[in-house]
Amino acid sequence: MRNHPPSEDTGNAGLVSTAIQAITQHIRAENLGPGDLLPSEGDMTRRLNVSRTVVREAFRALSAMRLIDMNVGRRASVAKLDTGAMSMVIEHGVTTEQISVQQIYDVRRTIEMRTAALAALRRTDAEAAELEDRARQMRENHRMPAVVMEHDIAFHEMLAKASHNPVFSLIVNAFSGVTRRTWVIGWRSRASEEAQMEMIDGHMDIAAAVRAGDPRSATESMAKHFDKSLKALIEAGIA
Amino acid sequence: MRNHPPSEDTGNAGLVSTAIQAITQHIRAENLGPGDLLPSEGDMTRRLNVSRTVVREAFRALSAMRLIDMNVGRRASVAKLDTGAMSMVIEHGVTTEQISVQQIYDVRRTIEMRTAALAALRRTDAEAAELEDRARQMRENHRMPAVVMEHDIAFHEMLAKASHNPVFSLIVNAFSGVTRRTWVIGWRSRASEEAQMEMIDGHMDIAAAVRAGDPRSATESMAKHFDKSLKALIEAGIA
DNA sequence: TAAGAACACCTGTCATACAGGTTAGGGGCA
DNA sequence: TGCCCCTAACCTGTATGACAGGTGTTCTTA
Repeated sequence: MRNHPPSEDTGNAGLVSTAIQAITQHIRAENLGPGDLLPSEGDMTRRLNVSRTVVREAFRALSAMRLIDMNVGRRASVAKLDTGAMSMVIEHGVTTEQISVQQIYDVRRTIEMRTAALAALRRTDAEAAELEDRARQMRENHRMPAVVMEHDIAFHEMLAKASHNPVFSLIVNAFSGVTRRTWVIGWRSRASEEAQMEMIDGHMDIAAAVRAGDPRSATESMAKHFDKSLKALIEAGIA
Repeated sequence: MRNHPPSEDTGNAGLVSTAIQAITQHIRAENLGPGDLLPSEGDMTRRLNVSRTVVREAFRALSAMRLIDMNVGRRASVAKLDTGAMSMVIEHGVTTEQISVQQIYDVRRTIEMRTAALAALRRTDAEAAELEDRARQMRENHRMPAVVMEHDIAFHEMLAKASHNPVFSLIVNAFSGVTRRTWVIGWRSRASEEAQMEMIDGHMDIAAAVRAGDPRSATESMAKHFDKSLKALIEAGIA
């Protein structure tokens, strides 16, 4: 029934890849934005002249990357920017030992020194308040590592959000998953309770600098924070 | 209260999501590395007690993110770290106008100031040589924008590689696709031929600093390079 | 012993079927 | 007239079976 033209297709990478390209192409051509509906699977099946299987696999692939949202009963829609795929790539890199925790620390330090500075320049009052609140919560719950961790992660995500550059948010959030799996190592690497409190105070310093609108101080506080974390890790022999 | 859009809802998220988790879980549990083979689709079908349809969609999703490689006739294997998914996310963000070109410039500037410094510290002689060669090629072909662009992109990718931190490579490469679609705007934003040559000279400066093993100079040259690019963009009214 | 043929296994794609969610419109009721 | 419910059309999620063609292994044969 179906003609398989020997080659000459959109590359011979398989029908599914072609379908994926067709869909992303459609988004671009129709200038679709988040929330806009895509053609139904049946539609695509007819347009591309392939089976629904192929179209479904294409949709599913894009959905896994969170480029589109799939809903039962409703057609798929263009998705809002989401970390989904990025964090999976990072986690994959770490679990397959192609990326080390130190390397992630370096990247985070680089990026978060910048988000701290930008946040100091651009934060809203509400964002400044949430940052301070997160730091305060860390201190108040400092005997419950799991709680501290969640506030810690949320603190850094909020800082990225306050930078008002979604790409920074994307990247910082992509690391959250891995952080959640390694955070406790860093916590334990701090020998004393004072060392742990010092780390929490580091967050308060950053929050204060952001509140004060002082990018230089925010950057420095962030650098200090990462340097101390890395130092603790190394002293604890995690290499 | 909290929107839990990400993962973690293993239960009702559909069989495919479950299958995806089962596969990544398998990789982690068996401690698989790049090149190692995964169970066949038939295997997975039996293990998870779902149809092959579901298993295939799961494999396909992971393949689209380049976490695994699928080959006809052979079982799927764990993939080497690849930018695939990340660049699709970035491109999606740009085409759906959730990310602006300026925002990408800021992120790139932040990251590449660091890759330049690291490259200066860690580059091999071969890497230094290739950087210099790329810069030279840009100058020699300066009347052919398309050629200049490819060397430009390759230059920045090589710099990331020379930083010897794969995460930087991942991120920088993720931007290459978008860069390829917007580069010419930047090129044209440079009013005169001298301004274009000045941009090329910026690359030579960076390469020289990396060759000399001078991280401070490399960082400064990179910052200057991005500042000039952004300035040209703004003066050309692209905002 | 080495080339080659046969076979088992695997992926790529198609067709079909059905359960259950979603939506819009039409008809009935107040 | 206006509102509400109910149904029919459409859509996705999953299952099953089929077949073509690629890959690797084993067994046969020269």
